[in-house]
Amino acid sequence: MSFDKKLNNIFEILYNTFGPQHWWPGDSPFEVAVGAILTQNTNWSNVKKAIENLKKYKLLEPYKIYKIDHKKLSELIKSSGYYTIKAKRLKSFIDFLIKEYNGKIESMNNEDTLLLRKKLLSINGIGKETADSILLYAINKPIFVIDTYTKRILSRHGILTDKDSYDYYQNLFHKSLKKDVKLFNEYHALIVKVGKTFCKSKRPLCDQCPLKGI
DNA sequence: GACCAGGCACATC
DNA sequence: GATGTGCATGGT
Repeated sequence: MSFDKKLNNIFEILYNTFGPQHWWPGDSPFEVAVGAILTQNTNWSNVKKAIENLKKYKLLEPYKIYKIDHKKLSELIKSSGYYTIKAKRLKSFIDFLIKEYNGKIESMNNEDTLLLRKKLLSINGIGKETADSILLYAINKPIFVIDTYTKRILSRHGILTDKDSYDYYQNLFHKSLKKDVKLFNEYHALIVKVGKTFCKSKRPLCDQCPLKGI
């Protein structure tokens, strides 16, 4: 079976197994972007607490966070881990958002997607996965998000290796799938779902995995 | 107590 | 370009 057929086949299996995942959990594009930064190498339940904390004090707005001092912000997001560095990263992103787009994440929509991606990647603390998560889940651009689960699952099934680069993985998805925001949205969420459920690094449950034998 | 989680920057070779 | 390390909480 060719790679593009395999990738489409995997999607069918995952969707039929788990159904729609309703990603990204968040009430606004800004909340999605904040979540994308806070969830770096971190369990979502810890991030959720941090976001709820910001909401509790009605601080989940660009100019509000812009004005909070670093120490206060880091305390508010403590549950998400790496809180000192993540406070700095949030600030960097918001400085950019205010300077370039008047604090309105929706204004990013007018920008060329690849140019915007470059700009996001130039922000300290925003790497490829975070940038692509913002592009796909906050402003609905058809950019596929690669993460550790994507690499783990595809390499385990012999489609690519875990040594292959982020860009190589992403290119494979881009050329194999219909360039469709809804598809990309659902597919990445489903990969995370199957990864969390059956593809933990040390204790995978391969015999129960719906992708067994593909 | 070990292991893990929806990464990233930076140092060093 | 590849590899190693610090960052840190909370759930299992």
